Amino acid sequence: MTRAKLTAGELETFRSNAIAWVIQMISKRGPQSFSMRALANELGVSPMTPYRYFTDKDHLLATVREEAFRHFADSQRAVYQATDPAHRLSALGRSYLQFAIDEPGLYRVMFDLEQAPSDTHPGLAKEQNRSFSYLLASMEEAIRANGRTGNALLLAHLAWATVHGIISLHFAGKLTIGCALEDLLQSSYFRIHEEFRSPVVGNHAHSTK
Amino acid sequence: MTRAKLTAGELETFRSNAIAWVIQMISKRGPQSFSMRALANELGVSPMTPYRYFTDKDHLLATVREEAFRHFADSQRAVYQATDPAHRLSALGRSYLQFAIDEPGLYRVMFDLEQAPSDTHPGLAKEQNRSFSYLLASMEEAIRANGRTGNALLLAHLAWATVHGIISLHFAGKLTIGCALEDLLQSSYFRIHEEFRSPVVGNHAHSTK
DNA sequence: CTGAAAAACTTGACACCGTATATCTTTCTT
DNA sequence: AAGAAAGATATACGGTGTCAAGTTTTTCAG
Repeated sequence: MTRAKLTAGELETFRSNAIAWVIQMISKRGPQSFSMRALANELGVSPMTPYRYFTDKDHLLATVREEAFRHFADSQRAVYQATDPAHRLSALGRSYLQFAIDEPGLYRVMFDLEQAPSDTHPGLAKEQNRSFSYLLASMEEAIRANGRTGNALLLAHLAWATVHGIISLHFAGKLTIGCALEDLLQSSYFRIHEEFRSPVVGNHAHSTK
Repeated sequence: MTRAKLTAGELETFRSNAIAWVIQMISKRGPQSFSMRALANELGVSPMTPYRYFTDKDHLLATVREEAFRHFADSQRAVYQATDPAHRLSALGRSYLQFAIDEPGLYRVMFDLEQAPSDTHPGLAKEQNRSFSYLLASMEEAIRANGRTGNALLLAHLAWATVHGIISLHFAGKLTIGCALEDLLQSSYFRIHEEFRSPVVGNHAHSTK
């Protein structure tokens, strides 16, 4: 009615407005707290309009996840660039932990076990890989810097798995925050770093390749 | 109509029939694949009847999760009892992994990040704790057996977190099954066991207590 | 056996949801 | 100006969780 015309730029803005609102909603009230209709309503638009921009609710969610991973990957990159190689692994770990604590809603959508396979959404996969790339790079550096050999990909996966597992435990309420979490990180993720200093790495990994 | 009368025993059976069907459904088609109405329909009963046995869908789900954790805890206990102390940690880890691979649907409901806080459901919390208890006990034994000191609870949490993280990675499609998973277990979970043999445990954990 | 209280179950409705289809309305191209 | 394309809407269908009220069935005291 009294609606202003949309310029070409504002058209693309619709998508990002939608994504922004959904992210905000998820961040505050969890991933189940929004509906297509509520989104339409929020944007002052009829119920079917969002479907012009997102084929599905799943598609919307995948896009939101992509955006969340982009934020996350950016923050990882920032840490990577701001720290010297010797402390990157631990800094990345702390940053990861901080992100999960600051943005539990986002973290949950990102790593929810109940999501459609991301094969259909290449952008999402790309940001996921980018998120991981900084950890992987740091691991490779750490291995090289200490003049050791080791499966960097494997160890990076291991590091990720450990921190993620800890966070899951935390979300499940099985961990008291803060101190306990710190202790866990001290004795696990960070130890992976130590590994390259001490002559203790298991030789299992190269067993039957 | 031609419905047989229900004895007192059969009354309780309604609950378990419902739970069994939901578990089966989740196991095959995922946690989103059932509805209250479908359940009612399956049991040949009107839509509201399930609400006589479960206050909520959430309540039903919590009960299902409790049952899943009971199965899981039982399998962990079986492993615990069937292995000698020296191999318990690794055996429990393998069993855990096997469970997750054999019953991905169940594993997902059990550890989904999107679940209501289990404070309201004491039975669930109990089975969760029992599931964890065998790992914790084995960890304590391992520490004692090797004449070392260490925070068993912390290390058990760490072991759990690591394996869970690995499985999450696997479910997210970021890991090729089998070999890679085995490698990861070789170089992480099992190493926790090794820890008690080698004089390498980080002393971070006791730093600023 | 009878009748009332209690338990089990059903019916119907409400407010949502995701989304297919068909119909406008606006804008852009030629 | 005319037609095509894009954007937005209205309407509708089948589904959901669940409340409120009604109805049947079972139980059990007298």
